[in-house]
Amino acid sequence: MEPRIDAAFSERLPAIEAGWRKKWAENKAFEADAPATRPRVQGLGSRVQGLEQDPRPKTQDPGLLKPKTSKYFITPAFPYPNSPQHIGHGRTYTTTDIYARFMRLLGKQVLFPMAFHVTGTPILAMAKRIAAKDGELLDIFDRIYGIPKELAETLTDPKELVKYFSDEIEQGMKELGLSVDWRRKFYTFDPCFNRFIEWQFHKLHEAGYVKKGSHPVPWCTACGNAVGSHDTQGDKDPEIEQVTMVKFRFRDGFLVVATYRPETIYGVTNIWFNPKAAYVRAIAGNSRRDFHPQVIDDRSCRDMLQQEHLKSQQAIAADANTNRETIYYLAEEASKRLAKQLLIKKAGNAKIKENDLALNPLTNENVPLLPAEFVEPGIGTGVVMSVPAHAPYDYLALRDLNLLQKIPPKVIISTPGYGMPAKDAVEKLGVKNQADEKAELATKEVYTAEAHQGTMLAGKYTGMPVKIAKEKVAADIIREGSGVGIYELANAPISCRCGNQVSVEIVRDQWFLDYGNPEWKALAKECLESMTLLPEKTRIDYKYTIDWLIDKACTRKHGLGTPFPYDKSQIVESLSDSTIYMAYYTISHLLSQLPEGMVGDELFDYIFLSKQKPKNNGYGKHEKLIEKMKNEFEHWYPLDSRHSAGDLIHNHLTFFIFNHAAIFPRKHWPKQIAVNGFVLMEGKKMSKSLGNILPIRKAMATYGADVVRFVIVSGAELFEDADFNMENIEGVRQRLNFLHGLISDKAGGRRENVKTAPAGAQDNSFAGKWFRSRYHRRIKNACGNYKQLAIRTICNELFYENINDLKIYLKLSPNADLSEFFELFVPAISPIMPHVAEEFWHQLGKKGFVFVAGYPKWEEAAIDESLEYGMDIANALVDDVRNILALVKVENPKKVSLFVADEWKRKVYSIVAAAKNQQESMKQCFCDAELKAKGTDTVRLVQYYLKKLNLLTRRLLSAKEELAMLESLKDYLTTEFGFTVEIAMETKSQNPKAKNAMPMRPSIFIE
RNA sequence: GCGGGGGUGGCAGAGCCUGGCCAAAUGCGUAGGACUGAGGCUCCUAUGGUAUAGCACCUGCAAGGGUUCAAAUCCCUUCCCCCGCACCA
Repeated sequence: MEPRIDAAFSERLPAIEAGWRKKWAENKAFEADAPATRPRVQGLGSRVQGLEQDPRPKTQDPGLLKPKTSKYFITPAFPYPNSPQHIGHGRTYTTTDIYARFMRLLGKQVLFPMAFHVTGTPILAMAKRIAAKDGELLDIFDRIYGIPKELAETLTDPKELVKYFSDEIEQGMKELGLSVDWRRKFYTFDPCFNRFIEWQFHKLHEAGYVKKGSHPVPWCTACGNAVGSHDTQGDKDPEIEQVTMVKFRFRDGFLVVATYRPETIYGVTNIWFNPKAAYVRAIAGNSRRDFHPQVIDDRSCRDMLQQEHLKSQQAIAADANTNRETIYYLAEEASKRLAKQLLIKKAGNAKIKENDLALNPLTNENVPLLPAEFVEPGIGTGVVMSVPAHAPYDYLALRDLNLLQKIPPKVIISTPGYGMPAKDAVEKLGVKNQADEKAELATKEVYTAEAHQGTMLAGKYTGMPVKIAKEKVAADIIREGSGVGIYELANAPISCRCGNQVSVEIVRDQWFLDYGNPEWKALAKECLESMTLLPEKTRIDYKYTIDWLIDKACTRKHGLGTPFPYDKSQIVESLSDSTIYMAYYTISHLLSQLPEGMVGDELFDYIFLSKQKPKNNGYGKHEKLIEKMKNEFEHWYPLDSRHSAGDLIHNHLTFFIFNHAAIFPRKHWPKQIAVNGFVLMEGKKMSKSLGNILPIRKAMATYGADVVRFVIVSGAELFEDADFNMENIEGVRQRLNFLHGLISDKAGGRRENVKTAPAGAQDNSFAGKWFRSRYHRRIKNACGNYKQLAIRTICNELFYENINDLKIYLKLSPNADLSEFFELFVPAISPIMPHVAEEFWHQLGKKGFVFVAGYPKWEEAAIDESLEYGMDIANALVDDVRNILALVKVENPKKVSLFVADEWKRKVYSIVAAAKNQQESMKQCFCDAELKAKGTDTVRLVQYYLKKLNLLTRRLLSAKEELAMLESLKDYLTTEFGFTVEIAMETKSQNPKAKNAMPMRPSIFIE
């Protein structure tokens, strides 16, 4: 009686899927064009003619199924083709495809295009590594992706590389069943796309959002190159941080002191230098002039700096006019490292002597220079300010020199629990001298305490928490010219692959997108406000990012891509050339028909912004085509949904918002962004070093696309990480086999399960109605969940739970007619498992593709909660009976009697449920004559329910209703128990067990 | 440091917004049983503890405290873990 399992189905799946993909391709199923004429026409633009109306009567439709517009434009982030894709990449694309296919089911005309992003350096770098026959790389290709060495070695030309991998990825996407309109494919190094990016930057420039400046980069002086983490020994990511450099007036110039604690400058008593180090007098250009305003910026005090920004810019501009030279005194070693940042032109030896004086710019005090060997000439500037009250090392150094009397420490920060923090900590820990290891501990303790709890006792910001004052003092010092900000490597030392130490260099001809522009920010926020976000909880991340962004370097010296229009020696950086390309999709397949010379600003202005028609003499000749393009754009834009992995919120997706807001009118702003999490491999992050990368094509060839699709999206809710593991794979395959066994006429003559019964020939048994209620409800829920992309929920309910119910149902009714179930189930699951759905649909004898069959129409009337409630009661009874049978050895049980609780108990139930306390419950019960007459019985029941108030949230049935429900369950229960079931009111029975009956919990007697 | 997300049974992972049949879904694992030539399939049962003609009690959702008739769920404090912080796709 068990349903036959068709074990072969999951084995055959890859082949079956290929067949359906071929049919889709032959029918150009996913090619979508704008209707020829405006205004927009309703209906399917797809060329598929398969949509047939559901013959069943229209049922209630609470708005879920009604699309508001007829078109739907959806794009995922395009791939970067420098290696084949793995199952992790598949998640974003599958999610996008699910949404696209769901929208098709809702009757929308869907455009889902795809292109390749080749901008940037990694492809170039990879081609180089291949040319150099990098064994590690070739090994990864071979071992993980199965690309033979001989083939890989030929990919030394970047274009060849792009071609190879993009073909590979495209093939994989096709195999995944993505419903993409491939005619619109392009590459970001295509000349027409370059024109488009130029146009974009012209628009941004016109709006005043493009500017030139400088910015710090990790740098190797030996190589003369910027250094990324992959260029360092041990792949260390060089972190740059800003340090305040304070200028103490000294001789004919300044002694410069680098500090992380600018607020302590009020407590400086002296300055340390290393008597063994060489010092220089350096002549420098006016460094402030050349620094980009970002230099004075610090993310942790952004709000304040928003306002300071303009002032400082003016100050810098004013200063620039004077073009003074500055003289700095610092350690020779430091001067070399900072030469570029400080614009040092030349440097000569300088002798620094003990007790020389330097002027503190904030306190206007002269402080003496003192020797200390702990000062490292290579760190900072090789000169250190001494704050003995707050820095244990300074305190110890003074103590070691026996100068504490002569130079008393100045306490300028008040910290709870400390008097003079450095002294207290040193004494508490018993630190002997500078060389003592415990000095480090003391330092940490003091710094932490002061940073978190300290309050300023001196200077302009007296009374302010150190945390805030620190930033303000730093900003003041720089703005007033008493110091400069310099960049240092936070995690130094880092070695370049060449062996040289990495330092920081300021790149000066750098172009920026001014995401800090308040107007632009406001537009971006407005755009964000107008969008739906999936999941909605990501909104805070976008908001934060929009606030946080300042300048984005948008040019790069090397790499593939579009030459930057205002400096053709550079290219547009890769995140900046992929912000509005969705608009380009609308016309990408038509552009090649135009002469190249016509593709430019005029054309794009007309198509995208409805400015005047191009005057270019070619226009007349190509009018029709250009109008067609404009029509395409206006039909498809705005973008209805943008999909990506969640890690792009902080850059790409926010840039996407900014750029759309800057360039397009409000009616063309994007409407939605959806982001998903990653895919883990057997619980671990996929990585080349772990070697646990599963290429998606390999996975699909083994398990079939739909199994892979299902597993990578069902494992976790949208934004969470999903796990790809064998158990899930096997579970899905087995269930597909089970379903196929039921649906297939080749699986052992069980055709009767899906015989095409006339609508309405329903199983009216309790189990039949229950099952029907369950799946109708699930189809309905899934519709709402698809909209929210709650895919895990959909998979659980629609697939796993439906199948569980189906099994229960078949146990009770082995020859049931399942045709209605499958007619609803198959289209509903089709967005997730499109191939399987087509196959099942076909086997159900349906004509046309399931993907245009429309979202299945559930019947509200079929959804009946009381059936599910009844099932709960029934299951509780079954459990109880089993319990009893297990405990008591009734020999050959023949009959079970169920007694339904009397009406008075229900009265008590209602009273207690409403009153929720003893006094009130009792009062009300004794107002009732019947309950009063029951006396102690009533009291006992009230007490019972008061203890179990949580039970009273169940829906209360009347005795009559409960009796009727049990009657309807009788067949079901009989089948479950395997012996006779009798049902009676407790009042009608003499059985001593009868009076134990409680509402919704009949008492049981087995004999 | 700043920002975000988390800590649930042997494991994975729901539930938390909107407190109440929540000793906590589902899957896996484990144990026993059925079916079978056999099973890595499928099905049934058990899986915090105690008790037991059932529907009961105790302990429990990082730790501690609070609100409430009622807390995994709400509030406060503490501890711990993960991710991002850019010019890089």
